[in-house]
This record gives sequence, C-alpha cells and structure tokens, in this order.
Amino acid sequence: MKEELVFFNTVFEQELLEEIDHLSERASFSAGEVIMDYGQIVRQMPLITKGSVKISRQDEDGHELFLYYINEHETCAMTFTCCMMRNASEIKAVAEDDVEMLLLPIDVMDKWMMKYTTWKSFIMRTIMMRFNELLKTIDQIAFQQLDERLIHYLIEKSKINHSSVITLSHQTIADDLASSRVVISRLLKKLENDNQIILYRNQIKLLNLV
DNA sequence: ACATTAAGTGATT
DNA sequence: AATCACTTAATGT
Repeated sequence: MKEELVFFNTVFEQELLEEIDHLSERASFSAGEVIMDYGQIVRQMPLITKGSVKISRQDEDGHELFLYYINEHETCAMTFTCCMMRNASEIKAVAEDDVEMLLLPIDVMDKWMMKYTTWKSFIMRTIMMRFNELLKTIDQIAFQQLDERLIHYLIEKSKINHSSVITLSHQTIADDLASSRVVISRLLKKLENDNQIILYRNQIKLLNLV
C-alpha cells in the first residue's frame, strides 16, 4: 500500500483504498509550478497528499482573482465536475508549496460514486465546502467589503504557510483580490495602525489575527 | 553611487 | 474603491 494513503484509512473502506492504490499514479510539483491552466482538459482527478494548491480564476481582461486553496487530504471540486462533464478547466491551479498528489483515472468515478458511500460523501463534502466558501466570497465582493476580504486572505495565507509572517508584495495581493496596489497599501496601513499587523518590505507579520 | 522596485500619500473621480 | 501623479524607502548592481 502506498504510504500516502495511510491517512485515508480512516475515511475510506478497505476495498476502495486498494482500488486507489492500484489505479492511481503519483505526481509532484514544486512551489510555483502551474499544475492546471485555463482551457486544459482534465484527464485525472487529484488527491492531494502533501502541500497546498492555489486556485484562481481569470476575467476577460486577464486579471486573476484568487479563489481558494486546496489542502492536504482534499480533492478539487471543480475537477470533479469537469471530469463528469468532460469539460475543459475553468480555473488555474498553481502549487503554493511543494505538492504531492495521487492521480485517479476519471473513468472509475461513476462506478465509485455508486459503489462506495465513503467516496460519495467525500466528494459531496468537498463540493459543499467549496460552494459555501464561494458563497462567502460572493457576499464579500457584492457588499464591497474589501477590508474583510483582505483580512480573510491574510489569515488563509498564513495558515497555508504555517507562519504568521507572509512574504508577498502589496501588488501581488492586489492582483489576487482584483484590486489596486494603492488601495491594498492603504488598508494594510490601517490594519497596522490598529496593531493587527506589522508591515515590512515584501513581508507582513500577523499579530492577534491568528 | 545609481537604477530599480516596493510602498506611502494627497487629490480627484 | 480606483486612478493619477508624485514622494520616499529599500534593495540590487
């Protein structure tokens, strides 16, 4: 049995684990590598075993908007729907740190959904999680609460990197949140004045936020 | 020391 | 909240 599968012992039944073990292949990406780009056809379904993947979406003018992270022991809801419909990818996936994953063939998805209740609930759970989080983001965008979105973004980022110090330029943050650098700089400055963060060049230290 | 890039600020829409 | 125009600060060569 592949040792990456140990964690899933607790969530999947033995027979399913064995199928995964036999049918999956390993893949790894180093930090910053593009795993999936827009329009690319999805052929396999990833099961993240180590690291995190950053998912973003692109608008008509080529501006990128950060959507969410996929973490260890999770899978991608978008990929799943793409797989089922045999569609091209609507999103871009970049390795946030060094990432390892198992790739599952898409043609067994239908069968597994029927056969394994643990697989079905695993898929349902990841779709539901993503859906709820996207709803939250839509709320924040609709009601123009960029400050809250920024705080959320910072906390998320520090969780992923397991550090209270984030290494990012204001420009990068602005791009991720589809805003402008000046606005982000001002909001960050406000947070610093409220003693929630400390600003450095290319770095932000979170204080009581975590 | 100089050029380049990141960040801060006031005014305007 | 975004953009402009400009300043100041940090960093690389």
